[in-house]
Amino acid sequence: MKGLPPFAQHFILHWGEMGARWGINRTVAQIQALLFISETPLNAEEICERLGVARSNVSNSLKELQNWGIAKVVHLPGDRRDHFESIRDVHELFRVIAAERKRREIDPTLVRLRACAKEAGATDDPADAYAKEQLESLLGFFELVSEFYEKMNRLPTKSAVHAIRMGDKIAKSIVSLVK
Amino acid sequence: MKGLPPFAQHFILHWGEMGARWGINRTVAQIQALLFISETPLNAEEICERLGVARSNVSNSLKELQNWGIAKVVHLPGDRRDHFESIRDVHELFRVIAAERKRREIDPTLVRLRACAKEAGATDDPADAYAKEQLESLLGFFELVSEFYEKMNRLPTKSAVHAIRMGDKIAKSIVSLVK
DNA sequence: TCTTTATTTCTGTAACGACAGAAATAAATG
DNA sequence: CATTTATTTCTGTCGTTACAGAAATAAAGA
Repeated sequence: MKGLPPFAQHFILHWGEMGARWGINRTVAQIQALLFISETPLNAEEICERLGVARSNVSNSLKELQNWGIAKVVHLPGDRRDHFESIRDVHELFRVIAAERKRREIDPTLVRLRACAKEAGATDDPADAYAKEQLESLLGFFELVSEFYEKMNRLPTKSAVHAIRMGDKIAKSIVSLVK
Repeated sequence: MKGLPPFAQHFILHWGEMGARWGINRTVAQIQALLFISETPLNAEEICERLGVARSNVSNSLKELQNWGIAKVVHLPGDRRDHFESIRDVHELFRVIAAERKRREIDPTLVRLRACAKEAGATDDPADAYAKEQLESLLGFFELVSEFYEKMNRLPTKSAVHAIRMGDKIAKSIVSLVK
């Protein structure tokens, strides 16, 4: 890792580690971290030498980041090489990540659970009643999560942050309403 | 997969798949799914034959589920074998999962980001100003997420569900307040 | 204490993903 | 159109993880 201040190195390394736990390739996460804290867009070669990874690896990882919608190509005047930059706003970044994770993880599960619940509805063997019931509550939960996501996503960032900050007070008032 | 109705098989297989995307071992996820829809606790042998996996695999996976706090051992009268059951309530289940994921993924990142931000604070090279600033907003975001988690977690399930259901209306009123 | 039964740990194998380096392709400039 | 430069795709290697089967350990009952 050349030409990076220590704190940046530590950050990038940790981000790579955490990415791995999130099911995201270490190099992909490192590049994202690097671009995120980089004021100017970087070209592939620069990314290579700063992180000390192979050119091909960078190429594939950048493509992955673009698939996620996290990084994009920009061109600098008088330079024919592709340059890359990350989404710069933190909230926007996690909005995109959340959307993508929902699309990849929640949505397919919702589809499958609905199909399974339908299948389960057809059988009336009392031995399966419990399984059926559990499946349905699971489906209900995923519907709720999905609904929650949609609502939060429609909010402008500022309001969402406020909603979170005031969350406990709001929730408490709901508790008393429900009672 | 023996002795399971088709819908249960489909559910278990899908859950295993999704587990893999979440960084959870496929067998672990399958066992969890099986236990979740099983009315009675199952012993290791039963899990083996229903899922068609090796005994040792089941043993390790069950230990993993216990580490997560998702499954526990129970003993049936007149049977010395260990039997296992999953948390049965969906909301409780995801509360536990959320807590564990926070502990493994958010908390360490928070610690690291704080350390990096402190490190960054020490340097006053203007070349690093942008990186420093980005790091700080990232930290701010993780603080916010953590705070949100704490608040939601303190709510009883019923209130949390209500809060989500009414989320958009609440949010809209906040928006007008903020204006 | 010996035997049976339950459970865990160990060991080897197979499958998969990450990644470097090479080769191939595509784009740009003279 | 040839040459340089940028980028992607291909190929092989290395390391990791999942997992089955075997061996070892532990617990219970005869």
